[in-house]
Amino acid sequence: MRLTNDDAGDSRSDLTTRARIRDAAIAVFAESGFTAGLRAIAAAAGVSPGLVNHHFGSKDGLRAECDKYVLDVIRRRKAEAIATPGPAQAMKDLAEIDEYAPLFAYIVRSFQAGDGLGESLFEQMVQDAEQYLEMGVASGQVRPSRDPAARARYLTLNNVGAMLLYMQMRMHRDTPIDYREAIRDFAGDLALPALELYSEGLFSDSSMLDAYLATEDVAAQSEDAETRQPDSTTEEQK
Amino acid sequence: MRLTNDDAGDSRSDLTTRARIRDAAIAVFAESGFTAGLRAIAAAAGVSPGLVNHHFGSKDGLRAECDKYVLDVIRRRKAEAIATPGPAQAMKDLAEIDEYAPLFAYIVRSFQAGDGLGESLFEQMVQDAEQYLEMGVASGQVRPSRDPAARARYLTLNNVGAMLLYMQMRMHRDTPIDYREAIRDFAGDLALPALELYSEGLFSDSSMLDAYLATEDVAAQSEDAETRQPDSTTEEQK
DNA sequence: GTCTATATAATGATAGAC
DNA sequence: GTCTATCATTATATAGAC
Repeated sequence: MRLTNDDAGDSRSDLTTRARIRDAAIAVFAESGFTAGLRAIAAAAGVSPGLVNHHFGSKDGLRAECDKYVLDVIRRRKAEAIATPGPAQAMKDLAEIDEYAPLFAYIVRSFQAGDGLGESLFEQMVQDAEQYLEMGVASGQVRPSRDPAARARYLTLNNVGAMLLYMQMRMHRDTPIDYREAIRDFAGDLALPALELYSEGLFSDSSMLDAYLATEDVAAQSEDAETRQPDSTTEEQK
Repeated sequence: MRLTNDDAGDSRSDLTTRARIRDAAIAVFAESGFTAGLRAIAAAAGVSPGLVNHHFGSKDGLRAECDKYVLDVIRRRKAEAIATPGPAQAMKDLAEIDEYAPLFAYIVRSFQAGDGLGESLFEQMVQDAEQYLEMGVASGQVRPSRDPAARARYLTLNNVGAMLLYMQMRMHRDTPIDYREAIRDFAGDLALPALELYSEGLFSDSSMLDAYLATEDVAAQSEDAETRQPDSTTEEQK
């Protein structure tokens, strides 16, 4: 037998015990959080507790391999559906597929724990959002922004943050949580106000924005005056 | 950062040992999360570990009293600044005041843990947002919504969720986190895209919203047609 | 009220038999 | 490779001395 799975993340040929433990760990971590013990994971995988550490060295080693695997699956799946619309849409789609439901739950837990995986995914989503928004601007569907990068980050932060908070409160309400149902409810409850905000805004006029832009211009000018020569070219927008 | 003030020259009437332990627990929970042990709390309070449980019975009892106290402070402070603008603004203001900074951190931890306190505060914020938005609509500053309650919940979910995610990622980046600085950066980074979205929306036209409203109308009509036949009228909810 | 000392349980990690 | 058995640590909670 060859099967040199020294390195992590081989998602095919998943019959090996090592992969079974990893999948079980993802499922247990997803359901019970990262405070779950090695014994629970071993029981879910149908192996002895000692075997877990024999394969992964430690609990952190197991965590690292789970993170690596999940990130790898996400990246591969995103490559498949490159045309998925909107920020955080890939994660939503993910939860709709039974096979990937534990991965979605694992990602939610990972965001809550605040470790590396969540932030890697977040930065990836920000990049995707910026690219997608740029396409929307080019096609005329999306208004241009004075700072496209900041807008992409802001929208991603809002969408991901809102979904995480929604899932978290729902998780607290009824455990175990059905993520597919929760995602559907999330989209259903928030579709109208989200479309209202995106289509019409919230404020009746742009006085707040104008005031902010005015103060920003003043600040920029005074900063300009300190560091450079007084250049008279005022960059006024719109 | 420390809420634990040694009773040397403290003029507050609150300096009973029980209150000192409670304040120390809030500070330790805020900094280290709710996995912090009773020993760490006892050390921060300057008492023995046994005394903690002597006063509060158990760790859960201590948690409950901390939650109760924090919620009480928030309610009292909100009563002071009833005119605070915008959703989640009360929490932001809170972090700007040195005295209340540990409370803000505790609340962030509480949201992350997903226990009762976070949700109590959230529902409170939703109500505040709805009321505040209603005032804005009445004064003409805010556009009316087709579903004001859903909009208030959506905006609160976005604002709180975004702030929590921001704090969490920042907390992971540099510990211990300076919440006042983090709040300022949060507001500074996101002010422009937020004002853009609130003032101008994101989409160039309302075709997405119109399409949604059309399907909703169709769904409502067909649902209407179904419930209009009263052969078994046991269910009468919408 | 407050402390020291301890009981009990669960954790991660390890050693050795097969 | 896989298991059983165990170590060492840490957690909460409790009992008893002062």
